[in-house]
Amino acid sequence: MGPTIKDIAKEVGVSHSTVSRALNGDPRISAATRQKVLEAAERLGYQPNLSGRGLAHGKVFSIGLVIPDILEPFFARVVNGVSQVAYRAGFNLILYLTHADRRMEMAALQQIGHGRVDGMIIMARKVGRQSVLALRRHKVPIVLLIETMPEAGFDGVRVNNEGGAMQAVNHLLGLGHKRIACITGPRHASDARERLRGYRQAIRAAGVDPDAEGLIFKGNFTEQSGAEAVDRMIQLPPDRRPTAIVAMNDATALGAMNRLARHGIVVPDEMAVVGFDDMPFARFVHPGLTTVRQPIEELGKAAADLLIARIRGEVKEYREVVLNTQLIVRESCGSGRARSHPSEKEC
Amino acid sequence: MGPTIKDIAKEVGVSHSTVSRALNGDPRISAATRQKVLEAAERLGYQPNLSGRGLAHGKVFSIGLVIPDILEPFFARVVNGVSQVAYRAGFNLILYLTHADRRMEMAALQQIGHGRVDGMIIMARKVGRQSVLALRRHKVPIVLLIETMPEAGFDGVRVNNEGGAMQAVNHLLGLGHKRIACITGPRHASDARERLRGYRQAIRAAGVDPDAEGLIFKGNFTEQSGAEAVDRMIQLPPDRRPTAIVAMNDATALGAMNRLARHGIVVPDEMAVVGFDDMPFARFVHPGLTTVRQPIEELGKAAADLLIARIRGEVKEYREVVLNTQLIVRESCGSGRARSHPSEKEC
DNA sequence: CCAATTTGTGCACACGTGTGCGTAGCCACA
DNA sequence: TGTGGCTACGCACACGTGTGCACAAATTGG
Repeated sequence: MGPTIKDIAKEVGVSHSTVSRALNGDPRISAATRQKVLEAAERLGYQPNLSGRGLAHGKVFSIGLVIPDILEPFFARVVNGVSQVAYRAGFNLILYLTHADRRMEMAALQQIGHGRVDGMIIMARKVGRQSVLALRRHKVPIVLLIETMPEAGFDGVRVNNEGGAMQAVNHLLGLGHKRIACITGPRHASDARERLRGYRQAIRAAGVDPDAEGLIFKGNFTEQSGAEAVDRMIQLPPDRRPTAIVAMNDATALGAMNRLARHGIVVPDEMAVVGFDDMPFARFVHPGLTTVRQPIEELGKAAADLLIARIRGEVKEYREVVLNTQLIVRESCGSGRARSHPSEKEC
Repeated sequence: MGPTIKDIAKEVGVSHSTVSRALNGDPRISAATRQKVLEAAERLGYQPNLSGRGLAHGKVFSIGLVIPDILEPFFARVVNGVSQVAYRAGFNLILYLTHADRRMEMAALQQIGHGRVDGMIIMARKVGRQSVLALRRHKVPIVLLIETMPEAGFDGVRVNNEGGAMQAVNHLLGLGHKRIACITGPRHASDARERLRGYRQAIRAAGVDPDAEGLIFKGNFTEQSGAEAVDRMIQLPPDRRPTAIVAMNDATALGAMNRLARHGIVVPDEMAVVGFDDMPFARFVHPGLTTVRQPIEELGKAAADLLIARIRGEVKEYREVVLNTQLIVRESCGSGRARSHPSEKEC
């Protein structure tokens, strides 16, 4: 190992306590002594040992991040956001990839108890009840991302899915659409449920009952399910057929658009389509997909901010952060405005 | 914090030394005592504190990984490989994202001196001379990935780029091509240089002098450069025009294929194309791109294996690991074999 | 039955850092 | 000269774990 404060102490001719205080800016140390200590530290190339520090005041200056898969761009962007905030605050980022494997997940959560991290950001799809209780035992701060558990009193950061769906519907209403269909996500996904709720709320506010009008089509976040929903739509008589589709994610929207093209239905002229997520491919498909962007990096940043504030004791009470989405207008709704590629409007 | 070995000691009625030895399998502890200790540890939910452990025997059981950008799929896959090996060996993975920023890079490397990691895997494009020397001071093991520095005595893991390019050329030679062009990468990238060397070697072995025949076209790893190289090719008289292209990465190959299509030149019938990297899009373009796959996850795994072996002292001498590529045959060379989508041949 | 050996455990210190409290040295003022 | 207050620093212990050595107890051998 490198030089320690004891080496500096020997060098300068003071005790190690004095060195510690000098380095930490204790005002009781005289300017002359501090100067000598700092010089010696510089000369010896001193760097504080973090095991020692960690032991001394019960912190290790690192935070953990649990995600299922780093190859998924969504998670990669979360990592990006978290890391930026963490580094700036002087925290290391310890990454746990669970591959959605229950055992890996448990092992990662175990680390909390080892005092290896000062706090944890967790983005596991299903955190079982018993795991949660086990986590509560340790006093380590935890922030849940996306799938929050406010009822258990965990800090959380999530997206305003409801509002996002409303943005999509309101955009279509503003373009004159009335018969706006929805292709749902899987029932077990809480974000899918929230988006559906937002869709219902916005369209009811416009005086349309989507259930009575048969505007809700089942899907499960896959391209396949988007295509199948379109198949069902075109079997309807023209007067009952929707003029616009709100898909609950971009994959579903893509499947729908491809199937529409195969049926010879032109987007956006004969059918408007809105997605959700703003996946990278959304800007490259033709026509460009209007979609609801999730502030992914900001999710990571917000989670890290919250966690670090909690670690520092700046946050005492339970807190949940909800971030708003952003409607990215491209060509798939035929806004009537310029349809040229570079002009992406943000609402 | 959680319970410590002292708590267990009190519970069982022995000293903390005995507890430590019992938990670590010291044969001098009687079976009866060990049993009682293990039971108490279980009951109290004891988990060893790693700051204490780290302090006691100078290890912290975590490795660092320095990469420029996690959004880049290439790096994400490396992380995936490293993490698997690390977890299995009981090491935590600390991630440092530099965003190719010199200051971030330095800061990450500094961490080595803080005793925060037992070793480091570094995948920074340019590790400056002075940084390298600074790193040598600490005794912390280091493995360089992709851009190795054998001349400085650093352990390294890299790809056999030369062999990969030879695989590509030999595949085309086997299909009867003689006039095989090459679109190069940037001169400053060592992998691009190695691939070019492999191309030259393989094609010379077939009795063709690529420089004299004007088969080498400058590029810089971008789609744009691939397209421009094609523009130059088609200006050549038919008898001097290549019948096949080896692009030094997939982006270049994609640019070339798109430009060929625009000129009405059919791939693979009129021009065969091979890429390098096997990016995700390679299997989705039409026709599917035959390309040289880099074993990316294996790179990460190999680096982690090497680093951990070094940390454990199992490796004393300098070591460099070179992994071979794999030719993925799809349709862009018109192999004459089945061109159906699902049958991807591996050589 | 005593000495020698083995077995099992505890003491005390180490690792590097931080900190409450005590104290030596200095100055001011009565 | 004595008292009080202030400055600048050291002592000693804490944090959790690991380990060399000493030592008591149990076992073996003579």
